[in-house]
Amino acid sequence: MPTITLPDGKTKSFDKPVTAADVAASIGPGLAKAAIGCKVDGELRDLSTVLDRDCAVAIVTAPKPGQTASADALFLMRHSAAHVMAEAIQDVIGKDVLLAYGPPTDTGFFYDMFVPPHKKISTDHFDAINRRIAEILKEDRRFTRYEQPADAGLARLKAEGNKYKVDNAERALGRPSSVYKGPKAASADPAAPPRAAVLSFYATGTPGLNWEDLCRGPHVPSTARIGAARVMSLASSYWHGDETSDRLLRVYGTAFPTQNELDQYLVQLDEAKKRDHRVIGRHLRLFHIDEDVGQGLILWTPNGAVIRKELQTFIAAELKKQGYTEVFTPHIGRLDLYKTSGHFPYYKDAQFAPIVERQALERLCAEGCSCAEVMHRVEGVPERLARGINERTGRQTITPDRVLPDDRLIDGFMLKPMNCPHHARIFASAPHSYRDMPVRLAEFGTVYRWEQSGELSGMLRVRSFTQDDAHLFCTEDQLAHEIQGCLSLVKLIFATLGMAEYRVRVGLRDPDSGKYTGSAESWDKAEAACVAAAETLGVAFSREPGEAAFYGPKIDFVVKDVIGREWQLGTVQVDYNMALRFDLSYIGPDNAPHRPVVIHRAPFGSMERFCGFLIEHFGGAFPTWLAPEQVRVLPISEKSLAYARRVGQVLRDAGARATIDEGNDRIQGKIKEASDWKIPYLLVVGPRDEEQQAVSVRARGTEKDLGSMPLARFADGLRDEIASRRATLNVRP
RNA sequence: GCCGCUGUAGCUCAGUGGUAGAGCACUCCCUUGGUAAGGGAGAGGUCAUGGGUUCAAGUCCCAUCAGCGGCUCCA
Repeated sequence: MPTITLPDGKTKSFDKPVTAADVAASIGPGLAKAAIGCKVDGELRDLSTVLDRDCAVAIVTAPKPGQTASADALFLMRHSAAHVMAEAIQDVIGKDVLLAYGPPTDTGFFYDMFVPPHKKISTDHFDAINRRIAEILKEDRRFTRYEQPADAGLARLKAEGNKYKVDNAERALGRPSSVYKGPKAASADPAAPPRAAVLSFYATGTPGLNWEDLCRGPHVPSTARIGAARVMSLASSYWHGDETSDRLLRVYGTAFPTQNELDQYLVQLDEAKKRDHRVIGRHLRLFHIDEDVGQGLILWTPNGAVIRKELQTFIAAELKKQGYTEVFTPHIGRLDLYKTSGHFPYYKDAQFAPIVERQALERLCAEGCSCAEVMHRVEGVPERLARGINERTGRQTITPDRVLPDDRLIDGFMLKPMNCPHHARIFASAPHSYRDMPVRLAEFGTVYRWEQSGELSGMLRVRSFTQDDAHLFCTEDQLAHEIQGCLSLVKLIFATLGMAEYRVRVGLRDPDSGKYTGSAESWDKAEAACVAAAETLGVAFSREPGEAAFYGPKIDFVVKDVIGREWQLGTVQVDYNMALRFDLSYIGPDNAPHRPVVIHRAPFGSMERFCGFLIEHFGGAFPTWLAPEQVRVLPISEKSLAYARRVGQVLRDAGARATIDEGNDRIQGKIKEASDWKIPYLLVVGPRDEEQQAVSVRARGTEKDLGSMPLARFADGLRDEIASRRATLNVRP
């Protein structure tokens, strides 16, 4: 006699067990028709789920035309589409393709599979696979769930000879894997999700007759309810993500409620491709990566340098208003510095190798020192440092085998992976009173990190980048206010650049872990300050327990660009560790030393990454204040060249970046050429304009010319638009 | 770092083991023009690098380097 509670709070009672489909039908035929699944007490389930006791039920529906699908509906469709794609692949390639694991993702789904060595899946098969997928959808076969007892089910899977499915089943049952013995086997086990007592299978149609797969579900009722699906791309992956284990082929696909939405998604992908900052960056000559200079090293060419410089000028003016002071520091520092800060040797794999002094190396060579010994002496930590840190924190922060007598260590330098050690030493270089706190040190500091070669990507993942960095040394009482200041900076940047949509992630400590530096009270205060600051932004924010750094909570900004992609950009982090490690202090009103709290913040993140993002966000069509070339003068013919030059000079005098097309193309050709460069304003000048001391204006993005206006008025308008950093082109006749 | 794919003119790309190609860009000439490509000529190459197979390699094989996609990673 189940009583069902619906999302609106109403209840329905039934005199016998019913399926979720029955519940939907009892509410109305429209709902029954649209239903593709359900949520029982918050858990996503099949529509055919039998409800035999009291529970809360929400029906998951396919979206109505024009509506966007709910996350739950997409999950069901894509999870189901993964089965359909797998069936299609086995039909096209062969049944000896062994399926491993096929979950939905944010944008679709994938299925990892083992392809026997003599077979191959390539993009050449995509047409055939997509045709087969379409057929299966059209056949509208029911997803039929049935269960088998654990041992019978396992025996069956073993008989089928697919160890990957056996592994999945054993995991579902909470049993140790009999087939996967790699290093990731143990870690697949934490906090244990609820264990199943039986194994469930889904047939796409009739069990025994049609294709089936071990799967915990849930699925849409039948294949036609998926709407539209297709295979997208191929990639490789590893079983359990373990590179020493079997290599699998990951086949990506996606599914949408309608073909139209799928097509739109493909258009969006295409649009994203056109915005690729690597393509636009080359086309507009914004930056260059040179094989001879090195992987992951950005050369800012003149056009890109303009954008970067404008951004820096913009932010520098704000920093001045907020009371920051600017500092400059070198690109390297002594190894000891990074042993103090903790960056070395613990993160040595993510850094360029140390720069060891030639004399030290020669001396060791003369002694016949082995390579291993040299490395040990470079990486080791001096006794005094190990002692000092332990005294302060009361905790073992350096593994004992790193600790060596001072005279055995080799000195050297490291390319800096972060700016904070240098800034900490600047803070420590002078005494501080509570009266001059906070101390805000800002630097566009270039740092170097050894990213794995496969990770490098244009300007977005590089080995050398310049942070718009600053460290705010403040008292605990000042922390909340300083965080607010950082956020207002980020807000200003986003507003100026027209990034209207963003959200905030507040990384908090994991309450169950003791790995954090700093007292519980300090953390409580800092976390509260971060949350309070995030709240004042008036945008969506999420608390993310466990996402804090070990040294303090943080606020990350996630921005949506104009085509809806999310980018993690700026960050604000509270740090209790640095002042400890560097033994920083200020003198309080009680005439005793106190530890400052440090805030690291980089509103852009890095200049490289931010510019890469901006290129894609604007598709290369920068607002006037950022555009490398703001206005180009196009003389109708050589007869107007002298006037064009005068126009150019007037504009440059007004502070604009103006050029003149002195080529002998016709005006049509000059316009075409200039539009390729996405220049905000084009000024056509001919005898008619010269006579009036005027210019004929064309703004980027408008089909036709806007008419003519006096040169002086255009120059004023342009100057104003640049100075106000307007996001749109507004100078009009 | 791992797996797969790719590497030919500044850019985008053709190229069947037998003489290195096109379009755009560039230079020059003609054209002197009113809003998204006028016409012509010229110049431009270590076919990523290094080996190998072959009478002969841009093409086939191996290695290295780099790029792309993904995996793993991202203090």
